[in-house]
Amino acid sequence: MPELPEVQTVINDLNEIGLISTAIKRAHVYWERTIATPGCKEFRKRIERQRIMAISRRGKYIILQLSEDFLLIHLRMTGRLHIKTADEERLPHEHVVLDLDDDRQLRFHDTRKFGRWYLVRNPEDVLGKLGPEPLDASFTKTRFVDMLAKRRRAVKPLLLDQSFVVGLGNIYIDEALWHASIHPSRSASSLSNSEVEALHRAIQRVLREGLQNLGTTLGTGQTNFYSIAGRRGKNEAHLNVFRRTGMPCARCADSEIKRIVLSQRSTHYCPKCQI
DNA sequence: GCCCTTTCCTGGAAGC
DNA sequence: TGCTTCCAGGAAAGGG
Repeated sequence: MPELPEVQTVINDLNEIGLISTAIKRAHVYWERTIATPGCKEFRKRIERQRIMAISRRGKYIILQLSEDFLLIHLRMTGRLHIKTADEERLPHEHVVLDLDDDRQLRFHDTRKFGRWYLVRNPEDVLGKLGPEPLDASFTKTRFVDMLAKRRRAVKPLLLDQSFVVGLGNIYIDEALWHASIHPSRSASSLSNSEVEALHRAIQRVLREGLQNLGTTLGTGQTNFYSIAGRRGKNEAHLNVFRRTGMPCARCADSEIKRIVLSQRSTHYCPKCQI
């Protein structure tokens, strides 16, 4: 489940392997719904011969700045990017393949087919409604206090909402709320200033830790996060609540981690320390 | 405008 | 062992 640290890890890897200034010779689309916009035919035609100028991130979107357009890639649940040579056999679930002019291929592997690609002139068409970046200098404690004070919604589903703040998903929200000792179903506006400040600190802490550890890969198999060249993230050892139902809380040790469902999302917390 | 529910998908775990 | 059922998850769309 790629969240901010996983997406940034993919981008760092893409930048390292020297994709900048390579041109796209041809696009092959094997699952048309992956291409959200424009239509498949136009996508293939328009992307041909465009050069990759820069690779960056906004929220959980990977942004490839091309010579004419922007290619935005959202990995959603199970999307992965791979660099391969043209003679390597195409695997099941490789839904989009870009032939590059250096004889490599950028392949999009997505078991659950939720991932989406957008080829647009103006990236704001897709990114316009996104909330602030949680690791930006402009995301201050004061601003976060203001943002939460106006919202009555439970804090966990609110943090999942990418128009409120970007980059957070199920794993890092559960972890941040545990660090801040806040119950996930607390109404956002009920949090005191000191609780909001603790949450702000916790969000930045878990994201930075995730980045340092090159993301979180849970277990093995088709549906887990792997970066370029199939590299696993190492952040699992740093998780305190996520998918640790029934295990003792690492802070109080008196209580077992509980699992509840909030907004149809598994939510893990310590019933003793998170109030 | 805000909030909640439904929908998209399939591997893998759980149940029988 | 082998079959069937159900759950996991991010974000968009639709409804109250």
